[in-house]
Amino acid sequence: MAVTLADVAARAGVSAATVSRVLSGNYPVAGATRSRVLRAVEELEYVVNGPASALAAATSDLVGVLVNDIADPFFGIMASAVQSEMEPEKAGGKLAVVCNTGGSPERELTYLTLLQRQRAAAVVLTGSAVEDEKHTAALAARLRRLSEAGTRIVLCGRPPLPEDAVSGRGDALRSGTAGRDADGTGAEDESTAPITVAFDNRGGARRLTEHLLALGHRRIGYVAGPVERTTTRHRLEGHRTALADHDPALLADAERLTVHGAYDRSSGYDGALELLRRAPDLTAVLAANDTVALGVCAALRDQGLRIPEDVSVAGFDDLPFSADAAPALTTVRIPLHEAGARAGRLALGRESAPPGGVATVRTELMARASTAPPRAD
Amino acid sequence: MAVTLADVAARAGVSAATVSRVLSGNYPVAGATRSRVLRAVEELEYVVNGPASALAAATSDLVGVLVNDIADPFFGIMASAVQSEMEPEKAGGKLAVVCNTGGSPERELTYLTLLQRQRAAAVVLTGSAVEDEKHTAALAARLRRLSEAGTRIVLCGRPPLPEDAVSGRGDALRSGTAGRDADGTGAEDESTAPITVAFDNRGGARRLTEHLLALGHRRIGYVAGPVERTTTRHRLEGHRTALADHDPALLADAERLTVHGAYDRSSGYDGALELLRRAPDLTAVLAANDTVALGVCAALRDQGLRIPEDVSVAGFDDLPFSADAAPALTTVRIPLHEAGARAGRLALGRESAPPGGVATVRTELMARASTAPPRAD
DNA sequence: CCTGGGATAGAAAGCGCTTTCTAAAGCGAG
DNA sequence: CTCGCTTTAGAAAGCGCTTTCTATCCCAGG
Repeated sequence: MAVTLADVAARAGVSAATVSRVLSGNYPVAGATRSRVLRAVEELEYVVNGPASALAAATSDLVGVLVNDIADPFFGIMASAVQSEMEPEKAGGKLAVVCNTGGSPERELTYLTLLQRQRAAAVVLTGSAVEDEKHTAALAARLRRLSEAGTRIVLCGRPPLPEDAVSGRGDALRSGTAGRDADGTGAEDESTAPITVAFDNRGGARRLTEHLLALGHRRIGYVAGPVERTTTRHRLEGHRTALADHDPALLADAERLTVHGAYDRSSGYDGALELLRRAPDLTAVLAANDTVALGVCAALRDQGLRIPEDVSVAGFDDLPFSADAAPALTTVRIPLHEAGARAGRLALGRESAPPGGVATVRTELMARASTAPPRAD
Repeated sequence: MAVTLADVAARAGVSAATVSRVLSGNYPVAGATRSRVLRAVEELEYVVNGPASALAAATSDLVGVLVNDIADPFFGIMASAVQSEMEPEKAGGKLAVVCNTGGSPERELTYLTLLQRQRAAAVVLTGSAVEDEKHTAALAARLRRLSEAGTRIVLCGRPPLPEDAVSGRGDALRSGTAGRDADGTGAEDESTAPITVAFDNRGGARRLTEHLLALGHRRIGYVAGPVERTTTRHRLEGHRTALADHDPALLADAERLTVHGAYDRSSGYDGALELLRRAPDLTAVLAANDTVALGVCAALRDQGLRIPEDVSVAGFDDLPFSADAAPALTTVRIPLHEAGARAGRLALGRESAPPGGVATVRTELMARASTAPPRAD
């Protein structure tokens, strides 16, 4: 049906092997031959058959990107950044496969299997992990399988897998892709352990809470994320560390002033109402993220409270809309684009793994108009 | 290296052909045999080799989704919706390849070639088209090529290709995929022309402008999008139609009250300042989309103008943050999710093409707090 | 009891590429 | 001028699956 390598070879008067070598470029071909081949490719408008070459080479040009929901800018920005590192000029022909897991661990496993089926060159996992031993073990097993098949694994914005869950980086390693460098002198030390780009959620939450404490707040509500997520726990830990450091007495009330919900607007709305019910006198509310903060703001306003005069509100993530909210939202900036880009480079092997396999990206407090000193009442 | 079909076949005591048939399910296999095979698959943890089956079957499980920028919720929502139609349960094993074109027609062509290389099952193109004959022709040619190779094409949120650019749906059609139904009695009428899910941008813009006119506005500025985009032109047309219908005299000033920019916040900011310079007495500003509207609002506020008391502002698209802006943004809702989902179903062949190949989705005016009657000055 | 036809399963020929392994030149040195 | 090395190119063997084309097997009908 379509033009094949053989057609190009015939036209250029060379063998198929030569055409393949010209196109892949990892074998010397004389200049004259090369240009003859390239001309034939042009003339015939030849398009490589990806599946065929993936079959023969045992690896494809696909890079999987697992996200909770691509429609959420938090993930959209990371995915976009990962993708930006795979532009045709930077990484010839790599394609990003975006998989919406909806935060479900099962779905995550399903997609990883699908990506393994496609012999993906790499997989970037975003979205916080679920703290469940069974899921963690299943995930680690699946990732090991992928890894053994030559797929590079990068975790972005989620903590590294627990040591004991990973283990057993087996023997099957060198049989697969490591064809070149056959004399064995080269340092075949390419670790297959997943690389992690982690966010400093604890530090960010701590600084945010310190900011509120410094403003004079003492009764601070917290609309947290799903209770089983690592991200939720880390942010909560940072928050409570700051409270404890400031005044251990504050910690006593922290439990009561915390509600859990999803990472969406309505959780923020409902959570704020619940907090108000529990503690009508609170002067500040922290939200699991910016989207939740929007919901919190809406609820507070619906209750006739002004922001920040009556209640201060802060978010997390610093998504693009946060600076434009009215009042502009105090939040913690996560360099999502930088993190995603780095994950992309790591996935493509264009950047070497950080020492220990974990790179933590800094978070930054963005103090804006939604937080102010509490009224002196 | 990995477990192959042959291994499964050996374990189940059948031939590879039988295993293949069990897994693809498009050929009768006796119940007992089938379950024996399935058990072997389980036991060996067999994962199909995607490239190999794509090679043999001449089509892959990949569906390309071209977007301007996946980090932009406008595209994120559509991509997410397309993806939601390909969940493992709905469409076994289909995977979405998201390609950021950055709005560049060249990049668009590059990605289409890459997708052709992967023998993508379908491609969904979003993002407005560029009005340039050369690009249109090149795009049409590329799409025809893809189409001939058996890839289904769906345009989502962009107008259909001009008739003359498409043309020549050649002879190469039936040679490819149309294997089954060989007796020729079946109606082999599956048109390969691209299917379109278009937005009613004209109508939306017209209704939005009518809304402002009804409120009493007469000096309405317009911060439009990139001048070469079809979407920009359509929205502008709708706007001017409304003006002309209301009072032809208004049309005279429309040119002066229009500035063009990109679809981003800073274009809105700059555009608003420029409009204010040209016409300090304007009472309303329409923006190319919601993001631009945010920039417009920021600029107006920085100039000491209140919204909507001094100047009304309206956007377009109704992205999630619009309702939460302060004041809540009047805008035109585009059912992005519905459109994307429909595009996804069309791409997967789970919904038949609309008559004429074009489905237009309705847009809806969302009148909110950012627009109000002008002050009586 | 024999036969034609439907239901199942196997054999084998690719799909189009990559990559050894091998062979033919091309070159400087002895 | 010839030998042995390097450089360049071809032959051919797969990679793992799909899908004809065939070969059984079994049953109802004659």
